[in-house]
Amino acid sequence: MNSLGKSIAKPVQLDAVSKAIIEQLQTDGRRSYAEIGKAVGLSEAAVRQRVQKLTESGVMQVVAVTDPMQLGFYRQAMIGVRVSGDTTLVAEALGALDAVDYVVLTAGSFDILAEVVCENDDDLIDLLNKQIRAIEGVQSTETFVYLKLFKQLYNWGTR
Amino acid sequence: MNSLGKSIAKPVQLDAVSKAIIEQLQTDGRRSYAEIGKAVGLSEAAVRQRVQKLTESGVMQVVAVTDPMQLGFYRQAMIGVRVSGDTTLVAEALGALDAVDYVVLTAGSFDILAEVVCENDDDLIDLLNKQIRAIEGVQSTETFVYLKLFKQLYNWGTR
DNA sequence: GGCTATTTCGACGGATTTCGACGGTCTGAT
DNA sequence: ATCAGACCGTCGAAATCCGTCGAAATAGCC
Repeated sequence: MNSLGKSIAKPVQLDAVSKAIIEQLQTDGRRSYAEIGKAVGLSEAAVRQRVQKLTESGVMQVVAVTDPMQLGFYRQAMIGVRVSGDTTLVAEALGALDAVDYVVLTAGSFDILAEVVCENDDDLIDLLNKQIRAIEGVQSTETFVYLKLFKQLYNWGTR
Repeated sequence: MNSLGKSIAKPVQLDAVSKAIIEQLQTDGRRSYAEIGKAVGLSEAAVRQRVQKLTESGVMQVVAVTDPMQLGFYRQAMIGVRVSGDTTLVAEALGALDAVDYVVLTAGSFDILAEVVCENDDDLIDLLNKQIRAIEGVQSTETFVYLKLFKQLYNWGTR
């Protein structure tokens, strides 16, 4: 019910069972309701009902995630951006770029952090010079090329 | 076949059909094989076979992702870390922390970038002072508190 | 070219899952 | 006490999943 990118923070409190359900789906998003029910001690229908509520409320979603490295995108980087003027406009312009998969406004020595995915170094250079630095209001950028990804979790909130 | 965290980059080339399948599952990870088959012009069994290969090879995985904000984690931040000595050891120590969901070695003015998820500012302060800065080899840190998340995609590689 | 091994696909059938509906229990408010 | 809502288990029909099969396409290899 909340529009994309704008989520009214509600203090949704999950009980242990819902957390267990989420954990099951974090292990395998295609696991059947019956199997989850066995694992968490609930009937199939009850699990189904809870999953539906969790997804409808935006607490959880089941999606496919892909590994950039295995798909020929050998160069990832985080771009720190300093902005003059409205940071929101720049963030929107960054978000409109295909190569950008993550944009966040921050407080600190950068106004925006953006993660980018490129096929190689040449693409990264073009992206920086011809697309990112061409955005109105971008004052300076700093690039942090990824050397090795150590940890990447999607299981916030169930620990 | 590849051990966790270590993936030999193979030039796996996806055809248009596999990309279409991935797109379907990125929209809804619980969509049925039959429905996907109808959308991409393949039989149910063929879709199932391809999905299995995609997941087994590590190209794709179907998982549940949760929204930290909706679960009471109101403070997220990116931590830039400067390290003296072996950056790998520090990265492993960071990855062992529960509040850390993302760790990457980088080239640039930071050696490591780590994303953290906290319930509030007090937790963030404790995390920084008592856990992160206590790690052997951590020379200095810089914190970029998240103000607003603009874009977050999981669909690398299908564009 | 000619041959074989492998891959990919559609079809089939039985086991399983999904889905909606129904009724029961519990809790809190009136 | 009574009602409403939340939550759960059971049930049956429809749909899906899953293993297996043979055919067609593809990729090597001599």
